[in-house]
Amino acid sequence: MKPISIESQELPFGSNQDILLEPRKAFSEDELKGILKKCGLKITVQRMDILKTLNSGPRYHKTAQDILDEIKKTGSSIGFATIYRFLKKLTKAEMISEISMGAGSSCYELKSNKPHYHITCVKCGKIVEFKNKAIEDTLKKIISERNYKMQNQILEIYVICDSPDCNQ
Amino acid sequence: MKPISIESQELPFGSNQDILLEPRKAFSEDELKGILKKCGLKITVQRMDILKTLNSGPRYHKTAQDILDEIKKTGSSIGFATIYRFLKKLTKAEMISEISMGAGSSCYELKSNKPHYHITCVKCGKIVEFKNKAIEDTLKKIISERNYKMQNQILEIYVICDSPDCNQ
DNA sequence: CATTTAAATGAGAATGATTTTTATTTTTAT
DNA sequence: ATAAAAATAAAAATCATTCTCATTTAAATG
Repeated sequence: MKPISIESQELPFGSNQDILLEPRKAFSEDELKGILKKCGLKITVQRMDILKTLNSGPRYHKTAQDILDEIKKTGSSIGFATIYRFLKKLTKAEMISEISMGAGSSCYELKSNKPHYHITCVKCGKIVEFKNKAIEDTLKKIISERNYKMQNQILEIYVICDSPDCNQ
Repeated sequence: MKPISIESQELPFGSNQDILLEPRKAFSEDELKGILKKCGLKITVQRMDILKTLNSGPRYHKTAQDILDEIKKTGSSIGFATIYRFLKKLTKAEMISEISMGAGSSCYELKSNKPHYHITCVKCGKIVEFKNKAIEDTLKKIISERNYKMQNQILEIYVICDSPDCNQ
């Protein structure tokens, strides 16, 4: 089952404790170059292609294969080695986050400035992103109390969404 | 880096909001057989070996390789196919949970009756389990408000623990 | 602008985890 | 005990990811 990421604002959300994320604002070409500069990496066609792919919707969670397919579709060519190598560097530099689901391929997502969480339907694969200040604060507190240094937080809620178009 | 699960009570924990899990009480042989019955699966030597392995500490998060090694060490023999096949059935039946970290192997953990969360050190691989009622309630609320059906919740906090024995 | 050099790329081989296949064995119901 | 269905083991196959190495490119320097 392939993950499908849906836009936040497509669905109403009830609580005032948890808010859905704003639709993403895409980074400009210069901002993407800035990411490379900040990581001390050379600006290459392939890296820009990868960043542009990660920077474009409607799905923002992409596998290495997704990235390769999208780039090939534009007529450019690129190899897996380049994609994986670069994704690894971006992950190490904390510019993207890696979400690994079971035995399948990992998904990668360009980090927005704020942490957020995912609700994934195990039946149809839809992913809804949300943000919750209370949880965020609780986690921060738990970690700082122990003098740990937070590196990443992954909160995945798996549900059956049973929406009209939820099947397979 | 190999994940190392440590016992909850080995470390002090500050907050009264979040509590470390009690040391696990192991299931009896009959209870393990009950798991197989409930899943409609035949009772075999190999499956009991796998369940016993998942049921024994001090680490409770084990890869397929861990399970194979532990079983071989007792003198019994078993193959990977059997382990993976059975782990898959157990996962589908929601008797165990699968935790996948990046490109490496997934870890499997016999489900206790209550949900809990993990703090993993990205440097040394130590895993601390904890439980937090506030987060749990918040998640329940978020899900029920949308009329979703909760299937599983995974909360992984990745940290650098910098304990004296934290290295590599 | 031309040159140099370190870094990046691509193709394919290698690795590692997981799944499938198939012939054989075991469990469990009769 | 026996038959039918299910489970197993070993090896092959598959899939994701990483590595190797020969070639190309970006960008720093003259």
